[in-house]
Order: sequence, then structure tokens, then C-alpha cells
Amino acid sequence: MDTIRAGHQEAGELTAADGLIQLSRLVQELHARTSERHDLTPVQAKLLCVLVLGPRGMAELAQGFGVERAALTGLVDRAERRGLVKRSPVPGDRRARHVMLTDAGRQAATAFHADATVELEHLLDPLAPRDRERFCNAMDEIINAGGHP
Amino acid sequence: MDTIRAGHQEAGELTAADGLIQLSRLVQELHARTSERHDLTPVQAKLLCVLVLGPRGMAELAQGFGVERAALTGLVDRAERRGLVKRSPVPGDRRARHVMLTDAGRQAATAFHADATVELEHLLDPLAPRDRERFCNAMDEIINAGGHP
DNA sequence: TATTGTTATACTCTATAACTATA
DNA sequence: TATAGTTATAGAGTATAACAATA
Repeated sequence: MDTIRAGHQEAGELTAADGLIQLSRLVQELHARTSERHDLTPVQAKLLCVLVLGPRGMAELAQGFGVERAALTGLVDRAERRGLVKRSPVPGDRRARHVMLTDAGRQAATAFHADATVELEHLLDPLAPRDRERFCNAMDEIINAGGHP
Repeated sequence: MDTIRAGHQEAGELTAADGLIQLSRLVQELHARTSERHDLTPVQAKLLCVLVLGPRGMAELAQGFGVERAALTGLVDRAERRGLVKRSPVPGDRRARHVMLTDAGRQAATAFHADATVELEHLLDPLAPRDRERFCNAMDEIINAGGHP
């Protein structure tokens, strides 16, 4: 085992790039496993979490997800078929539709989010309180820079 | 803009969970964009990076990727069709095949890896040298714990 | 004309199940 | 029997292009 871990050297000797890749892998795997436990695909879980904040238009969702509008149609179709979301007309613009959670969707979203949050926090358990705080501050700096130089 | 950022509050006020999710999103987006620049799918780029370390069996790769053997067959089929990898017999076991890089595949792998590494390192540019070192150490701790309590 | 959303089509990635060939 | 790999089939997620309805 451990045959496949690109860039792996000794424990505690990782490149910054490798560290970021492997940390991201941990987060994605955790997200995938948690979604599966809640009988959701990872993308559906993401959709539900966004819709908890309120109804959204298709174009708005597509832009936020970084996918084409056509891809979002399929995504919402499948979520709607599973009874998680519904489409409703937008007063004042007869072209547009709002996507919103059904009751079942809201329940699923809440349960998933709570579970995922707990699991993610556990990732930081190995850090001492002080280091954990520093780590979160560093993440904030990186995220707020947002890859923009 | 910024309409869709679950858990977003004020700049510099993110939950640990939200921070991990958004950092992971940055890394994944960067990986996707870099793959695209090199005319690779993200999964193909990952495959090439693993194969730089040497030939691997199908079962070995499937296990390392956390996917079924059948899924890997398709993955290698497509990479082979694009001339990136090739299959070869394994001396001593006539059931097995080794997957290895072609010359084009090795070139693509090297170019991609160099590019991705640079981009990933840039993510940490906002951190002061000392903070950057602490951040990398923290990532190491998290990864070496590996989500295992 | 521009925007919102959909349909049609195709490709990648993945899983499950059934199969072949070898160990 | 067990293992290595493949084929067949199905579904999710995505893109592009063409379309309808409305603004």
C-alpha cells in the first residue's frame, strides 16, 4: 500500500503543492462519502447547500457552479425527479424559473450539512488549538486572495 | 457576484469546515484549468502523474484511485487512444498487463506537473514565509493523520 | 437583439454484473 | 477457487449547438 502517492517522500516531508493536492483529496473524499451516506451525489449535496440560502435562478446557479446552463438543466431535472427541489415561476419575468428546496430537500440539506461540518472539523483534530487557529487564519488569507495575484 | 458562497460571512470569518471546502475548491479548479491547458482531463492528468513513477498494473491503479477495475479499463482505453499510455504484458503472469507512459505521455506528464506545481505554490503567496512554513507543517499533520482518528 | 431556459447529441467517468483467461 | 482484466449496460455530469419564449 502507499504505492500510489505521487510525490510522497518521508512522513512530514511534503512539498507545498503535494500538501495542497493531498489535503484537497481528503476533503473531496470526505465530501463524497458523506454525500453517499445521505443518498446524494456530491453535486446534489452542493446544490442543496446553496439552495438553503434561498431560491436561485438557473443562470445564477450555473454561473455559481461554473457550468453551462444546459448542464444545470440536467442537474435540476435529476434533483427534481428525486423530490429534492422544485421549479417555480418568477413574478415579473416569464422566461425565468426559480429553483427552490422541497421539504424533503430542506431536510436532506440540513442533515447533510450538519454531518459534513462535523466530519470536516475532525480533520483538524490533529492540530493543537493554537496551530488550528493559525491554520484557519492562513486558509482565510489564501481564500480571500482567491488565487488572484 | 458572490451570491453563491455557502457559509460566506465577512472576509476573514470562515468556519474551519467552510475554509477546508473553499480551499479544496480552489485547488480543484486550479487542477481542472491546468489540465485543460494541457489538453488533458483532470483524471488523465492524475493518471499520468502516477505513471511517471513507473509502470503499474490495472488492479494496482484501480485500488490507488479508489475506483473499480472496470472503470480503470475505460480510463486507460481513452488515454491509450490519445497515445498517452500503452499496455504491455507482465513477464511471469499472463493475466496481468502493465500500464506505462508513451513518450508523448511522459512529455505531457512532465509539462503538466511542472505547470501545476507552480500554480499550486502561488496559492500560498499571500502567506508570510513563517506562516507558510507553519501552514505546510499543519497540512502534513493533517495528511499523516489521514482522517483516521 | 439579448437573455432565460430547454432539447439534442456526444463524451468522460463511474458502478454493477457477467464473462475470459490464467494462477 | 481466486485473481487480472475485459465487456456490457446504465447513470451522472459536462460541453456544444440549435431552439423557443420572453425581454
